[in-house]
Formats: sequence, C-alpha cells, structure tokens
Amino acid sequence: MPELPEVETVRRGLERHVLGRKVLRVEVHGPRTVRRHDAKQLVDALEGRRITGVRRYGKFLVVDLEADKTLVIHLRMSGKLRYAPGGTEDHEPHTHAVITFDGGDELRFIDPRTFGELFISAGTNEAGRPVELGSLGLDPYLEKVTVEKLEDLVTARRISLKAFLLDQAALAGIGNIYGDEICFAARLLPTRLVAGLTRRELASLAKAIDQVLNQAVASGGSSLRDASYRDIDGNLGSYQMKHAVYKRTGDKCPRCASAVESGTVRGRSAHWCPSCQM
DNA sequence: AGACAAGCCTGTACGC
DNA sequence: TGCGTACAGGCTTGTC
Repeated sequence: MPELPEVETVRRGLERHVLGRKVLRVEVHGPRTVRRHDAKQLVDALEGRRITGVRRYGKFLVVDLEADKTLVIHLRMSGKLRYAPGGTEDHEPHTHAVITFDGGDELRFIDPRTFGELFISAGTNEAGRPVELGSLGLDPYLEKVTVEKLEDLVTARRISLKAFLLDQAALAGIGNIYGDEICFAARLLPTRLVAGLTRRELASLAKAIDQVLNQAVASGGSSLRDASYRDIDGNLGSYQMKHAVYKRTGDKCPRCASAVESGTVRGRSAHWCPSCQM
C-alpha cells in the first residue's frame, strides 16, 4: 500500500536511475493501465524525450520530460515500479508498461490489482503542478504542517480524525497505515471529531505527522505481507517493524503495554491503544 | 469457498 | 435548498 513514505522512496530511486535518461521505447499492455486517454498519446509523449525531473505530490509521482510533457503515475494499492538494467529479460507477472531507455535499461510498471494508472497531464497550473492534481491538499512532507494550518483545515469539519487524515484534499499522502500511526503518535483516538480538537491537541497532531512521516521515509517505507511494497530496486522497507498499532490488534502498546484494539472508522480498519490515546 | 483488504471514485441518503 | 458528510458499491486479486 504505497503511501507518502513509500512513494517518496520510489521517487528517490527514480531520480537516481532515470533522471536525464532518454526514452527510446514505451510499451503499454492492458486497457486499465492508461485509462484517461489513448495509450498512444502516452507513448508519443515519452518516446525520444529525456526525463528532466521527478516530483511527488501526495501519492502521485510526476515525471517531467522535455518539451513540457508530464507523465503522472499513481500506484494505488499494488502498483510497483522496477528498474531493470538492460539484458534483464524476464518480466514478472502483471507487468503492464515498460519504458526502455537509451542503452537498454528498463523501467517497468507492475500492478496485480490494476488500480494503478499512468497518464499524460493535460497541462500545469500556475504553481507548475499537473492540473489533474489540483484538488490535492497540503503535502506534509513538502510543506511544514503547523498548528495554524491544521486549525484552518479542521474548522467546521464534522469528521473523525482518521477520516480527516485520509482526506487527500486536506492532507495529501496519508493512507490507512500512517493514519493509524499518526493518531497513536499524537495520543489521539481516530474517532475524535477534528472540530473538537484543542490547540494543544492540534500541536501534538502536527508534530506526530512530521515525526511519523519523516521516520517512515528514513526507513524506506513499510512493507507488509500482502501487496508487499518494494522500492524501485526491489528492496523492502523496514518501517513496518516500528508500527505501534497498525495490524497489531492484541499486541502490547509500546508506550503503556495495554492491548491494542481495532475496529472500523468511517468504513476503514483502524487500530489504536485504548489507554494512552484519548 | 468466500470474505476481506487496499485507494479513490461515484451514487445515494440524510442531517443541519 | 444545498452543502457536507456517511455509507455502500465498484474496480481487482492475493491472502487468509
């Protein structure tokens, strides 16, 4: 489940391997890989052009190319990018797109559940971001989350803290794993209504968002048993070993040793410590 | 065998 | 009336 830390790790790998490289050939398989427009449009935008930048906004990867072409990638649940040096013939199952560079090295898009997608942006807004990403909220890794910003974002919102953290239009990049871990780090229950959080609690939340995401990026993200996230070179992340509550129902809370509980909040699984989260 | 998980979109219902 | 919200369903397939 690539969330902000995983996508940031992929972005760094992408920058290391493909920045400045010239695309020779692009193959797209399956009708769901490119679904916002004709696949040929993507092939034509990429072939013959060099990659000039690799950005990330929330869970979206943005690959800039010469002639102001912009490739946008979202991995959704099971999408992976894999860099394969030239001569690595075997494509693993569910390889839906292959970008071959000058010299023969390949960038492969693999996605068993086919929720992920690639598309060419129709243009950029005044901030230089793809217009399709216009509704994304504040990216807590690119921009510092302050109490003031959180106060602005939660006013008049009658939703739970967990729902707020998952709302990509408020904060971009947090998914179910980091949502639970941030609530734990902030000592706040996921069911709390955001409009009712005190300034002190919002300060704790801001600090938790910053700490959890930074530590997760430093650990190369989280790799779980299912969907098994790996970075662009096939390496696993290690932040799952630091998860305090996510999928740890019944385990001892690392802070107070109470048993971790779980349930459903806004239709999504949630995990929390009943003693030290309030 | 069948429920479930994930992110995100869409349709629908409902309360303030 | 209308907005914001919750909830269910859809998409998909590996895992339990």
